[in-house]
Amino acid sequence: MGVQERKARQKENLRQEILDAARDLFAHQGVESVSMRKIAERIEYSPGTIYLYFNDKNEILKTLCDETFSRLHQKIQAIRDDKSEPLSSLRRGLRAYIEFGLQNPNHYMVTFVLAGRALHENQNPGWERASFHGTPKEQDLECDSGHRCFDNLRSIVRKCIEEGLFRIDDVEEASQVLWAGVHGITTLLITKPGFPFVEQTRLVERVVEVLVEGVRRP
Amino acid sequence: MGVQERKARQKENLRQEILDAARDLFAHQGVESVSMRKIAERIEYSPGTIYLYFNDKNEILKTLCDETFSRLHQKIQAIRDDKSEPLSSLRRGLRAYIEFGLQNPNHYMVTFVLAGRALHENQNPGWERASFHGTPKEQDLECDSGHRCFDNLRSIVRKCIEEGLFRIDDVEEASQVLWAGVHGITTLLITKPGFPFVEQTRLVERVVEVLVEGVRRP
Amino acid sequence: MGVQERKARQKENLRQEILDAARDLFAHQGVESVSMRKIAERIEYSPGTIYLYFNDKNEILKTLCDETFSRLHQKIQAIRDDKSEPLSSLRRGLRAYIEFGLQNPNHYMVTFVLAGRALHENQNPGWERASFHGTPKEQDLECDSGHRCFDNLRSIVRKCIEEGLFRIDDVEEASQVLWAGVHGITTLLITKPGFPFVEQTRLVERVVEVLVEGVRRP
Amino acid sequence: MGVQERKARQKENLRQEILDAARDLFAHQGVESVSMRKIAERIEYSPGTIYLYFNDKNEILKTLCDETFSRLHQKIQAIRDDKSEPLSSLRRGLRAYIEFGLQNPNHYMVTFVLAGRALHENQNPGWERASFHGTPKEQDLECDSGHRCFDNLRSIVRKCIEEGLFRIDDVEEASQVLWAGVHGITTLLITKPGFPFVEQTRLVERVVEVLVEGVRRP
DNA sequence: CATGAATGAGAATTCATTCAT
DNA sequence: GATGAATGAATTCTCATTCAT
Repeated sequence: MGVQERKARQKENLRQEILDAARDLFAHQGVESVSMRKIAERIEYSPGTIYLYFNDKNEILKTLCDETFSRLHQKIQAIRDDKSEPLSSLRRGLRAYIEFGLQNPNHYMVTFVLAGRALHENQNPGWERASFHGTPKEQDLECDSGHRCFDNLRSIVRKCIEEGLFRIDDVEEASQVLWAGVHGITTLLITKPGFPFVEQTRLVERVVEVLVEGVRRP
Repeated sequence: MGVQERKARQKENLRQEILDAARDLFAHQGVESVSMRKIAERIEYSPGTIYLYFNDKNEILKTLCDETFSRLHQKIQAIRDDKSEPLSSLRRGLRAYIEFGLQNPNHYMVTFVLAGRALHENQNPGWERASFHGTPKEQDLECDSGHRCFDNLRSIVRKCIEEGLFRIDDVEEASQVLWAGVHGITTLLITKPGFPFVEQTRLVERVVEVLVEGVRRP
Repeated sequence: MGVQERKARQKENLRQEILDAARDLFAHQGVESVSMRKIAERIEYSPGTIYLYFNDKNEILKTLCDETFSRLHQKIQAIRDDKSEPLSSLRRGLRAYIEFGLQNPNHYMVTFVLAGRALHENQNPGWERASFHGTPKEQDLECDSGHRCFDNLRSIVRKCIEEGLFRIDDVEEASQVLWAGVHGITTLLITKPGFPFVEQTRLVERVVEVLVEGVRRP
Repeated sequence: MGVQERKARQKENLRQEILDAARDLFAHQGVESVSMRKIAERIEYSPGTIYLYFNDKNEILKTLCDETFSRLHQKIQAIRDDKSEPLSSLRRGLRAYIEFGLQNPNHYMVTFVLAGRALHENQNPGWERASFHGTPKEQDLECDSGHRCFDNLRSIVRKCIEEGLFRIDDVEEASQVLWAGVHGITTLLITKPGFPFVEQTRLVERVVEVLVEGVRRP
């Protein structure tokens, strides 16, 4: 049997192997279509073994999201921290965000669209509460592990505003508008593969351009 | 038994009841997680009954989308058709789109976020196909009966371009960028009720402003 | 609607219409695959209507078998009654039997192979009771409506024996051997459509020839 | 709970238990009428358990057929291989076939009567394809792994023909006629336990005699 | 630590049958 | 007589999860 072989391949780090397998499967087949058994088969262990490392499927998913978004975090942080001209940093940051979403569509959707449902014990988060004149709720940013990388965008925006480059003076407001922009194109491209979008690179570039031109002082 | 009672509550429009239940469930739990059984339980009928009104789950989904699109279509068409100045039409159209989403969050999410893949022959449960350098797919606008209401936005954009008001000369490109913008803020506000957004009216107004300033000729 | 039209086509004889529809569907799609709803659709009535004429699906099936086998009965009776030479009658009778089975495969299988299971309220008739040295059970010929046409074969055989044409002198014995022969080829051809039989007409002819040569005095 | 108890009763060979239960149920109720659930209930396991041993219903059926064929194969092969006089081998082979069927009525019926259509990709639930003037289909002997034991009969028949003992010179034709004969009496005796057959041993002997006398050169 | 076996709940459908109208 | 609506139980099959070993 492949038992010896497998044991040889790595006797430890099984937890990481599970994550690798799950990430790959989630990315290629979608979260709902990946069963614990499929993950187990991929790593050549029995399904039960997975439960020695994770409490349930959701924990795997959550771990993956954390992991993935820490990469996004680093990516944008690097951009924020290099000493470029602020508008250039902003452009690169926005591009990086979109690229990241398109390269990790399943993780992106889970964290930025579905989070709170699939992820946090199905107590419906309630989209129905959205009302045009509603008031913002308390932060649930912490639990939405991924959202922390929104901070980076904020930093970049703050720099732009401090240098007087924006027409908008509220950091929060400007950041949220920009986030909305990149989030919009990212989700559209992910969820509407059948829509006749113009060439993707060009479209993304245009979105970035329009957003930046829209916020900067003319 | 509760039969009499239920019949009293409403003896017809069961079809509409099914649609309402399904939309609500789809929006809260995701299309994949909602079973016919759950819909049946919600409306207090047997699962088989649903099949008297719809052939399968996809038909329910498709019907929901059609319904939503048709309502949105009417709203924006009215704006397109009045004889205002193009940029003003555009602003009002963008606002109307966002408002529509926020007022019908379940409709919106089901139609514009969740129905993407689920609708077309459940081939690909995941969203993995998005790739940053991918090429646009052929039109499936026709079968996605709804996307036609995107036409309205296109019309308004075309007028703007014809009058030389935009920096962008490609109608498709400009329309898609604007759509991405309004779609982004709409989904964020719907799906992230816990996020500390700035005051909603102000935020929406800013998004519209940034988008318009971003596309218009300076 | 087609209501008027249908009513016009025949306001009565609905019972017969049901039987006609059912026979056709059973023959083409198999007993298990035909649902009451399909029958109802075929006759353009509601499913419930069928229950005004038949107690259940099995009653339809049973009625059809009776009807069908009365045809076989008549067919073979005619052969028995014409004044041909006995061996010729026999040959023609055997052929007629096989032909009948092949032309009514579903009815044949139901009556001659499955009877007592599908037909008589699923109290398993027990094939397990067959044992090589077992003893014959009581007649259940009556309820197996179709078996009555075995009588005709018996008559023909009796004539042959009375004229001293057979090597076998027991009418029952000879009849049963011949029945086994035609039954065997009939069921094989019906149930093994994938088997590479030699050309059907030739095969049937050979079976008849072998049987007759096997029983006649040399 | 009864779990311990059941485990005590037999803790392994569950696969064989499933096969036994399935064969019995198939034989008594027909392949179509037996559900995985019924099999599960019979063996006192959950339906899902069956899928740990077989991929689906068809695999169970196929396995049953293979099993039966293999047993019959061995029995007749022994007869074919001993160095008797061909006609004697033939007689013993025919007898052995019938005996096998009567001693294993469930095996026999499942394999030789019920598995015909059900096995090959459930395309045609009915038996309607038999037509008197039809042409033989291509061989599916290979996939019907079992039918190979028909080869044994063929071998014996070939010897008889080569020695000039038969009136028929086509091996296929003669073999099929003989098969039809033994199949007929076997299924009749199995499926019609209520019919007033003459004494079974005598009847079987007569069938064999008639068949052999029918094919041999006078 | 790992597993193999098992399960119970649930998935989408289908269907014979009933019954108030 | 006839129907339309409804149902409950059935179908095959999948899956997250548990647990004795």
